[in-house]
Amino acid sequence: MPSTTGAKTTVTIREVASAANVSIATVSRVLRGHETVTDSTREKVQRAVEELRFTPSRLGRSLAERRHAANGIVFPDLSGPYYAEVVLGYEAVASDLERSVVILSTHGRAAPREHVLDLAGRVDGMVLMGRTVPDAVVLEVAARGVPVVVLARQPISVSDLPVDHLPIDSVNADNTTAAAELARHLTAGGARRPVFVGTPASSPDVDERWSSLHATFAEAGVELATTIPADLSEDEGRRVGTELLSAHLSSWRDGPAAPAPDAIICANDELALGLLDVLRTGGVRVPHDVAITGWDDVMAARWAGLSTVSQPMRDLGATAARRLDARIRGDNTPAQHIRLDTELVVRSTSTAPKRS
Amino acid sequence: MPSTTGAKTTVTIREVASAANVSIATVSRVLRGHETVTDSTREKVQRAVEELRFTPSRLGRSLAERRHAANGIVFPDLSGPYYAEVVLGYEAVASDLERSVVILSTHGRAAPREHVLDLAGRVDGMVLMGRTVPDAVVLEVAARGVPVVVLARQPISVSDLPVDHLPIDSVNADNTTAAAELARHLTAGGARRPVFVGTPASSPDVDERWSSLHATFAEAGVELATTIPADLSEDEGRRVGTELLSAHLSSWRDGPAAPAPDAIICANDELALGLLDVLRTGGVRVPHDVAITGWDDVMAARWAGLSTVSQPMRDLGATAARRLDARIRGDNTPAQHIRLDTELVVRSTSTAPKRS
DNA sequence: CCGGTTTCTGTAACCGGTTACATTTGGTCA
DNA sequence: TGACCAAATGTAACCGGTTACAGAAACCGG
Repeated sequence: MPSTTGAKTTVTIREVASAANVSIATVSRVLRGHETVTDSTREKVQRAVEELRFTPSRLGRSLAERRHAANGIVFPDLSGPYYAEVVLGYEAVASDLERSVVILSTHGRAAPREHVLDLAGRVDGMVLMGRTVPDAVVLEVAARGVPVVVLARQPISVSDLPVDHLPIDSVNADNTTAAAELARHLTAGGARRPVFVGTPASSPDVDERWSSLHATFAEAGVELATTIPADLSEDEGRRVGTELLSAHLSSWRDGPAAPAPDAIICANDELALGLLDVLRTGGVRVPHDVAITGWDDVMAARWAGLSTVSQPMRDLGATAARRLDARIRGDNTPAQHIRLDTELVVRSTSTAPKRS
Repeated sequence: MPSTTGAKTTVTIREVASAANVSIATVSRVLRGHETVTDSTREKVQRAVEELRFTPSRLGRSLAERRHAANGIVFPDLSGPYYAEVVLGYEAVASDLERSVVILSTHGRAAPREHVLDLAGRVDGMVLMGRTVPDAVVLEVAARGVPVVVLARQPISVSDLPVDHLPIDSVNADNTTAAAELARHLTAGGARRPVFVGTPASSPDVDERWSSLHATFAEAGVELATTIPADLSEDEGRRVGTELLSAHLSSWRDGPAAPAPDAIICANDELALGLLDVLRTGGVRVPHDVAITGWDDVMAARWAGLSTVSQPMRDLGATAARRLDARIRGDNTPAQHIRLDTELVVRSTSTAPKRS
């Protein structure tokens, strides 16, 4: 019976081998369930493994097998439900496929090249989200032979790829369709002077939303003229709300003295919620005076009655994980660009047609 | 000038060595900035490294150095802000310390022993959250010589530790103080028939909250008699809400026909929010008829006006990461058990003293 | 110009596994 | 019983780095 005190020494396959009086090759075979091993030998080895509480070193194994059995993912943040859900969906699938997940958060900024490359050295493939990694680095990783899937950003354009390059898949939520739907919903509600809050350049998703809104409003003869830059946080929403309030309050309160926005489309929910709070507190009637919308459909949006767009967040992660797995297994077909459906969720911050 | 086409072959240190016409030892020295190397040699090597776009293999390096430069963390879930923030705080610190983070989510259930041990083989130390890992497995990991810090669960009791064992630190939010404060707040508001919603056995945190509430109510001569088991989700809140509604609606509506609860303390915010929604929709006046409280202070709680308790989530992760780093560096002092402060946040679901 | 240092570089033995190939063992059949 | 073949096991060469130690080169003063 083995002693219970924590042995400090790490046992290796050689010690097991000599304890069982066989060669290391045989131990390895037993461990992998490999080839044919005599029952009696197998038992000897298994007994030794148990007594020594042996667990093979992952490093040794990975080095020999030339695979990590791990996937990487780079994302900007984990606050807010969006990225958390994506990562969770990714982890769930990866875990089912017997792969560990190594994460790298860039905490808002772009990931340092060395960190991304270090990650690349620890995994069999990785997912890169949004603007966390510049195209040049994406290509560099792929050039090292590490499969890459990009998520929530535009695909790597084929012309950028060297000929003998690994295909780089992309997975995205369909911002375009939902944004168009949103624009039509708002014009139908009477919006003529919409405003966008958010920084299109900051994220590919935001960029797509803006473009599609702009185009769809234009079709209805409405111009999405103003874009107010803002980060994707509640505080930023408050800031913008305060500015709008001081600029347009009299107009909203006392009728159209000056042309005030009649719809404020925010790049995400946090932004919209902060803004909504400030405007309502300031006496603005939403949606009567102005409609407000967000994006993502976070839990708080339900409580605030915020109109928004819901995305299949977990599915985004899961789909990326599956695509990546295919590439790791050697799938060499042309790059796929997958779009997942989103859904417009109309609640009380945008319903009523206004100022008929 | 190097060709731009993605070379399929992995370059190794030996190839760099022969390209630079030196030995692999010298290449290694240059790479690590180690010992003394002549300037001219260093340059030769660096040129070769650049031309071959060489990056040392992390596996090879880790195997030789006998360190992974990675930390693990096991958590139940990532939906809801709680764990996400904890993980984020953990990642931020680990990243500053030049360590990657390998995650393992148990998706609500307990982690399979093999998964935890596999993780243990990939990292220099790991954090285990809540009930994700049974004590026996925690000890097994520690016995392998992998430093462990437990988070959001009671410490491993010293008597369970073999003598020559690594110390196991713990980091927790102070559930006890906040729960006591909450109980006093509610009794001051007039609560005499409080009910707890949640399953104490499901998580150490919930257990602590329940115990402290129970004890503090008792001091005021109030008995926390009823505990309604429920998972920590909004849906569960709805379910429980519906049950309570059908059991007590007439009492709440038409006066104290039968003894209905006058305070419902939920184990977390999601639960409380679901419950709150159902009760309010059902015509129950909160807090007039009944007070409702949650725990965690998620964003939606602000919008719902939910009274709750806020925790230093990011700090929990960060603190655990620092403690773990100390252990990895060889700190061998007795186990520390760190408690971080929490704060009672009183909003509109519990303010008014009721039924004077 | 030589022996003794000092400084740089190379050789080779690790780290802990996997696996191709060689070798041994044991069984079958003539 | 011996020849032959298949099955079981062992040997050793990897995987890609680090580093102790030894050897070579350069420098120094006498």
